[in-house]
Amino acid sequence: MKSFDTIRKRAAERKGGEAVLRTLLPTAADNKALAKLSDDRVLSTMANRIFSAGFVWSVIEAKWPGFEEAFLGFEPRKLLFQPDDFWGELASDKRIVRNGSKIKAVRDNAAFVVDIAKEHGSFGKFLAGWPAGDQVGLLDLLSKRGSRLGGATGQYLLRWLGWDAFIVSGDFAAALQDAGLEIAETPTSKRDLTAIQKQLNAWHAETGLPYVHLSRILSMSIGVNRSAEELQRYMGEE
DNA sequence: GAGGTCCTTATATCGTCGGT
DNA sequence: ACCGACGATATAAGGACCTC
Repeated sequence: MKSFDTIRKRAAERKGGEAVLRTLLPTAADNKALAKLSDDRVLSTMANRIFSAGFVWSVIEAKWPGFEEAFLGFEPRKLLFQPDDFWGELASDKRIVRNGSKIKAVRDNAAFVVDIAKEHGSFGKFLAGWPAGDQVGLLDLLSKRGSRLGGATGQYLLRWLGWDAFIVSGDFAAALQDAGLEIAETPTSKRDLTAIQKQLNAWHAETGLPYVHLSRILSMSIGVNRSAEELQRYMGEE
């Protein structure tokens, strides 16, 4: 298994040096800010990621103010008070993308957010308290208790919310393979995800870097050499 | 070894936009 | 007016692994 230092050096070389590399790293996660996140912003981000999944992201982005209006600012408790008619009408509401199963996922996730908030004070507090070394366990919970929050959507969600998340992109997986980890080209199996988590935990201990940085450096060390603008897209920052 | 559960893999699907 | 691209999930079907 390669040391992380080797991988970082290769990433820096590709990007034009260590100084440039530093400017390309996402802002490190801040658990204090995360703990203050309100439940409506969490649900909004969930909905944003769910509706973006499978669509050109710019379409969702352009319509987003309409989504906020139609879904009452994503205030979960307010949404849960709405009768079936409210949800039925959304199915033909032109302010949003009229995808029945995704609309239903928002309703289900409103209940999910409220449940977690009951258990932990707020969804943000719950996330802030979950150990960064067990993202796989957190993703599993999101997938099982939430709706349509498995796989890559779950990873993006965590990153967008400001949790210290890695994202298993193609380049990320390729870099791990290159480093000697035996995983699939597009790793989704429990076995592969567990192996990835274990390796990242080791590198985290070795370097002291947050997982967002480990993740980004791995992706930048291999594959297409993307521009800063392209990388911005995976920051979860508009 | 039957029956069940968990995991993996393949396939269908969703709405909008831009191009024929 | 219709088709393909977009990205990831749900679902079904097939396999592997347990449990009794």
